[in-house]
Amino acid sequence: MRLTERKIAATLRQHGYKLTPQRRSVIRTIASSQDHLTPAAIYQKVHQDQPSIGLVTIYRTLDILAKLELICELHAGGSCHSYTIGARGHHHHLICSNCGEVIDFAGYDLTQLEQRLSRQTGFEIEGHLLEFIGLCQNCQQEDD
Amino acid sequence: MRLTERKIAATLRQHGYKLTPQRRSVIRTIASSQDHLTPAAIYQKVHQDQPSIGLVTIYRTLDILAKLELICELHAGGSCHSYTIGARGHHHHLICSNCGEVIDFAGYDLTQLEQRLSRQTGFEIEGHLLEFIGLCQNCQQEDD
DNA sequence: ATATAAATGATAATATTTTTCATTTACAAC
DNA sequence: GTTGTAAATGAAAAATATTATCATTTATAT
Ligand SMILES: [Mn+2]
Ligand SMILES: [Mn+2]
Ligand SMILES: [Zn+2]
Ligand SMILES: [Zn+2]
Repeated sequence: MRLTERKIAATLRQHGYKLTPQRRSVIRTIASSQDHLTPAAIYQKVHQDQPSIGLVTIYRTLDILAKLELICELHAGGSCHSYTIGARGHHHHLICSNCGEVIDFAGYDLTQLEQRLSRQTGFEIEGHLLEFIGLCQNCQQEDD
Repeated sequence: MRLTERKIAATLRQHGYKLTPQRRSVIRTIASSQDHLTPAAIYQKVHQDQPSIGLVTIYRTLDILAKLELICELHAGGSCHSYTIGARGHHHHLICSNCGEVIDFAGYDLTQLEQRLSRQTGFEIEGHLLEFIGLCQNCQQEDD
């Protein structure tokens, strides 16, 4: 269930953040949108409500909200520019958060889930993104 | 199985792209790395081999390689700046590639797969990213 | 060897994100 | 309500990242 404006405001304050009109407006904008929004898009919308707001404040607010997990960051097919070598056939990736090592793995099938989602939502599903993040063995040892 | 330099070169030519020393070097760099690399990182490495190469050529080559699916683009925890409202509990996202609508869904458990991967690779898994991309009902109709 | 379209690199333009710092403001304490 | 204070804001600049333009070079087919 999606978080409400109220809940988000409360959590912010619980963590010692001040509840400014700018932050309220950013929260309201995101909470009332069905889409995912970039900082620039949020700025545009918030600007109507708070004409004097600066784009920096958007960035700063988003950082806080994301850190507290009050908003979700999406990849959404957008282009991250980090690449690894391709492989034959469909596969997914396991990535070390410390050294960046990438392991390909295959044999995990998401078509059942895809069908369930398609049935439940009416979406025509085009693809998916599945990545795991963790620490490789080397990097675990270094942590000692 | 990871694609080889040879295979990639062949595919490029099959698609009518010329096989320049610059492109060879970019391919070799990516193919011989265990990590995922940004354009800047690739540039640094390739530059040692091809001191006169420009960063633009890296970008252009990556675009081609990605389009032909000879390399994989990773999100890798990197920060895409597109956000949607948070939700209670762990969940994943289904996103319309046309209008950006985001649907949350829960109840799909990846811990079994996580455990399998952990056992097989020795990784200590910290998290994952699962997103589906598709067309929502509205956007399907507009396509007619 | 030659012709030619494709690719490259220098440069500039654009877009995105972060830093810095003086001013303003939310909020707690009185 | 007033006041004090640390936190937040916005303007501006700086730093990064990406894309566009165009004259020159080059891979490849002939
Ligand atoms: Mn891969
Ligand atoms: Mn969500
Ligand atoms: Zn590692
Ligand atoms: Zn849609």
